[in-house]
Amino acid sequence: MKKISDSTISRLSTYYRTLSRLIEQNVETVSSDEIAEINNITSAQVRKDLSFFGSFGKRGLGYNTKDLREEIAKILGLKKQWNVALVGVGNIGRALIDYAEFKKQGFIIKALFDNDPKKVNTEVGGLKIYDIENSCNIVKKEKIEIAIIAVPAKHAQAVVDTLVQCGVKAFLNFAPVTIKVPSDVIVKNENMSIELEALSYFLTQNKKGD
Amino acid sequence: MKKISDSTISRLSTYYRTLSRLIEQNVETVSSDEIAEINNITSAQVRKDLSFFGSFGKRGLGYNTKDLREEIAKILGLKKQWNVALVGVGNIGRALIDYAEFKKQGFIIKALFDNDPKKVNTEVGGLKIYDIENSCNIVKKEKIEIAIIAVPAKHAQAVVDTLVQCGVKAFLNFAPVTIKVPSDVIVKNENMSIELEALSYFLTQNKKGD
DNA sequence: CAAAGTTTGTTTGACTATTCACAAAAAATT
DNA sequence: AATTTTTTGTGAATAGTCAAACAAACTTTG
Repeated sequence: MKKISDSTISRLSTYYRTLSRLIEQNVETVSSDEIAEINNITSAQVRKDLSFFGSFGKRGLGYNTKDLREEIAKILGLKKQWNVALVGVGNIGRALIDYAEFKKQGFIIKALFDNDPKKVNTEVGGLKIYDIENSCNIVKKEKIEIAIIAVPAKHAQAVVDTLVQCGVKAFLNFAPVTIKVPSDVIVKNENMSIELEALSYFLTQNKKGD
Repeated sequence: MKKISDSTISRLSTYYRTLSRLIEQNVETVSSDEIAEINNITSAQVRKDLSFFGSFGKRGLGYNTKDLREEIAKILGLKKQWNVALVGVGNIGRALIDYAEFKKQGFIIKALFDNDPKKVNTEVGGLKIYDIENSCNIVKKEKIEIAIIAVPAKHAQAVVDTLVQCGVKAFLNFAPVTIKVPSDVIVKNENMSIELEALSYFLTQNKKGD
């Protein structure tokens, strides 16, 4: 299959959310132009993104919101429930445990890991915290498919190495470091400082350009 | 000045972090090849990114870690302290208040806002929570330059509109919606579900391709 | 039901970003 | 001090992404 760009996939996610909102508002049909307008992009972009996966619209009319949402769910693999492990029960980790958006999209946190002996064997949000040392058993038992890394930068690579050994193939990394993984494993990064620094750059440039 | 791409800016952020780590380890010189290797990119990319802003290296030797870090700090506008407001003191918001990485990079949270009367006038992390209704006074008093939006999707646009009125020109948006702003205002999005969905897509594709 | 109006899907062209490749410059070696 | 090695900085080539534009297909209107 042709390689689809990351930007296309992340736009599909935004279309998915747009459609969810429209469906809530009982909107039944939507044009590429409206989807584009809502998301500050061009309608050609919307149609192009969708065209990689099929023809879901009707000329002269647009797209059926429910049908298109369903199609995108299929494309993104949101028709199933994903078992997720969270590593690092600190500030960020705890916030993510309660983050409703994840559950809504079918990402269920099934296991918590930490290396702090004070935290191990305690519970957060109804979930027991396990020692990262014995993660493989739990990963297998809970059929973990995705791991969220919310540990300090220093420990991130080691944690990922351990979980790759246990067979985890997908990581969402909140630690501000680049993680190395084998080519059949994927890492997506969520680095909040990078975005703040981009804002800093923008504000600095604008000041200069006065 | 020539428009520099977002990807270049975000890579500069990662170089900055790489250099910080090397400096901690008392490394004095580094080549574009080493920076590239650490971050899984090509050395040409590293040199190209830097070349937009000047020549910071020495042929045959590489870059002085401290000097280059300093230059990148200047480019990104990290030589000053940025006054930040956080809107929405929920799970995510509270985690961000304690997120050390922000403070380390000079982003200081100076004001908290919420619309929940139960939260208003209480304190979190030594900061008083204000009603978003009266934000303009506080924004002016605390010289807020950047706002972090951690409110539910439903309220995000209204909150941003209010703050744009108060003169805030830069937003880090955690709400899973596209925000509309005037052209002199910048929004960067931090959407954790989008990245998870990208992982879901990847895992789904790989299963199909068995 | 014919004509006018919409909107999709896709081809083509424009633009942007990345990588290649190499001369120039400096360091290290003999 | 001359030669070899290393590494930068950058112009040229390649690859990738996005936007414009339009025929084809469908809807709506008169």
